[in-house]
Amino acid sequence: MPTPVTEKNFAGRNRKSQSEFRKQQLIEATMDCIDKLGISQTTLARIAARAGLSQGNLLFHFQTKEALLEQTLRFLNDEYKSNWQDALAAAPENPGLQLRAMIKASFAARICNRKKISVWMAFWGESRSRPAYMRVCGANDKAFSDRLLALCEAIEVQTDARLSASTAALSIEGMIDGLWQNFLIGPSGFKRDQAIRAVFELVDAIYPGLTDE
Amino acid sequence: MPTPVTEKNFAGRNRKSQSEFRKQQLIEATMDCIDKLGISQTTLARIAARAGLSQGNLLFHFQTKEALLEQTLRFLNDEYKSNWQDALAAAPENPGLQLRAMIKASFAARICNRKKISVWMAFWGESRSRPAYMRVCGANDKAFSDRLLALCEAIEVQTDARLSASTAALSIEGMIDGLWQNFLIGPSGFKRDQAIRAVFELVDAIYPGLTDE
DNA sequence: AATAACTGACTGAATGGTCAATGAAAATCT
DNA sequence: AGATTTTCATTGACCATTCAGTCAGTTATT
Repeated sequence: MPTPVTEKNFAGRNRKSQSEFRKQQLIEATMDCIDKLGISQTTLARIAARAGLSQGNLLFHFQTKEALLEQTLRFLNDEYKSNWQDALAAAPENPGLQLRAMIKASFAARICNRKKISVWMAFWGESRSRPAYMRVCGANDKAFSDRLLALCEAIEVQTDARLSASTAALSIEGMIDGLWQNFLIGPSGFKRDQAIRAVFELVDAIYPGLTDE
Repeated sequence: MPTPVTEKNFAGRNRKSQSEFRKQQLIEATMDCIDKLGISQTTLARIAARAGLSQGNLLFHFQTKEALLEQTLRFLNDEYKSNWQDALAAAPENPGLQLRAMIKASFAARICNRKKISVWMAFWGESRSRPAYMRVCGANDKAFSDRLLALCEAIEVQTDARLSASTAALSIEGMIDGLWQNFLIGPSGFKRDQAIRAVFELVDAIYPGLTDE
């Protein structure tokens, strides 16, 4: 369903914010296409059609197709990053609670839904052969992993742990990713709160005394 | 590096096995292309060039590009499936040892290496928009999960568990997948035996009495 | 008046797929 | 066993379509 370009969209907008609006609109259309057609079938013509704009206009806002795809990935990335970082900033200064905050944030509806995961995985699938993608994806993923590991290490010195921090972090992150994939299959899979509870269960098993503090 | 087509390749081959040889050769070339270029840049011309055959010949053995990609995925799938199923069949009738056998098999060099994982992820990335891929990938993945879950349930009744069988299975499988992704990054990441040991650590934490039996 | 936003027609290259022609192996027939 | 016909494997030229990107010209904003 193409977003109709009505005059309303531009009410009270100057040219700068109008340009931003268009870019966002095109990024949204790109995600729709990737979700429904896959990256290999996502063409400029189709993206433009879905956005309700001409292909020429698309290339006015993004100089090349690659640039558009890269910006789309960057948008996804920023959204993902700010999501867990904000959650972490809002959590109290307690590693156990912060760990839980990160896990909970991972399943926020804004980032953890079928469409977004679908697009995310499409980029991952292409990242090996596109260094630019790899850099964006990889850096983000690493920041998340590092933070998770740091929290596990902090928890380890406070309470007794049944797993080394590195293994704990790997298993928690792996379980999150696995559950994410589950959302791809459809509504028959996990629900968000179910998923969170399941990962919490793992955390409790690794750090038995954590909840009682 | 295209596989040169020398007469030697066909020494002692009849037409049927020659055809099989060609198909395998083309599937191999397809995986090379997907690994190095990504699915979206993988074209018939490039696959044929890498195999050292004409594009016409490629389409003689596989009627369409889609058919070739599907067969490539099917090959990967069969290899993966037989790998863990054979390992399971060779293991003794003990759920704990069988679980370990499955984990160990997951990291076998034949299936767990940078190229194969790269191709595998490329297909996953496209699977949402291609029901045919999804069916192949999904069915395989489900068989593996189901078996893992069944083993966890069997272990649960034998020894005490710190996690429900379903959560245990999810965390183990997730950790395996997460470590797989690690191999994509390159030689700086995990080594195979390191990865196996890490997952075993998780198993020991979930089922503390398992090793002593 | 100047500049930004936008359109639609256009282009050259690339892509998936077809086809007639050719050489080689297999089956069939003397 | 040798000759002949049929089938298979293979090529390279060819085709229609699609693709990303260009451009001259139009409309709206500043």
